Amino acid sequence: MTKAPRSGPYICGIDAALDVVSGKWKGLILWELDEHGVRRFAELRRGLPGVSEKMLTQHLREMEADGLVHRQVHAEVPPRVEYSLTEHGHTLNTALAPLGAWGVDRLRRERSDLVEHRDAAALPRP
Amino acid sequence: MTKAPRSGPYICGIDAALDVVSGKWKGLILWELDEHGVRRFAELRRGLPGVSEKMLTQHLREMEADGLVHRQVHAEVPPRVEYSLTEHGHTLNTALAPLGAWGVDRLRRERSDLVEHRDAAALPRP
DNA sequence: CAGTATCCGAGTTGATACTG
DNA sequence: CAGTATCAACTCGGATACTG
Repeated sequence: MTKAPRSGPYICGIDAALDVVSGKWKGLILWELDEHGVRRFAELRRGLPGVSEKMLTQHLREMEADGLVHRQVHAEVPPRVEYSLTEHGHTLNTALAPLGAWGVDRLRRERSDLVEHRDAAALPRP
Repeated sequence: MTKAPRSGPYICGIDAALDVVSGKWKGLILWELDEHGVRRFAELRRGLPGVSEKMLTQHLREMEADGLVHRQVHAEVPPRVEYSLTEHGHTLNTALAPLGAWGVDRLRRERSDLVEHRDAAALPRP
């Protein structure tokens, strides 16, 4: 088994939306796929420094089940699997944009991680 | 102890933002405080059907530490404690609005919980 | 009223090894 | 390459009981 099907009913939309993006790497996966359009398993892995194969697979499966991600398997040797966002995944990403901006502000306020304070420059990745 | 201080650094804003709203009731707490302005402990409890005192306290403490919630203690008998959103909490809520709308759409698509299908009417709580 | 303190089971994440 | 399988930590959330 992979995911807890959520115990009770959703009380509001925020609730229902947070449920599908809660997971250590889901926000990043969404961002990565939105940025590049199509990504192979190994490419995603490289884009998410520190993720384990297990977690990446698990998150991708859940997001596929939630209708956010499309999984295209090419019957070749060596195997090739491509992941991309579905329409819903894309609209979710759009809805996530303001939150991303807020997060960047939060990071700026705390100037902790991400920027090592050497330069007020580049804060990539919305 | 209450919360894992997060292992690694944040990679993007989405990441940093999701970290502060991930928790079973945080989205609802934000919504409740934004809606009513100021709420006492027991009022919040009533507004979040099913929450335990422990989780409510824990989430409120974390959100206070994250600078989202202000906690005002009145030195009275019986004790009175009032919670409200800080400026950051309010902007976060605003940034969360599109996500809430997406969530409502998701619920409509699946017509699962929330609406029992008897009527296409009321879908309260953004 | 507004919490704290404990205990516990379930769920989530991580590390490692193996496969078609 | 793109995964599975397994085991072990670690967290999260819930239940219960008690306090200033």
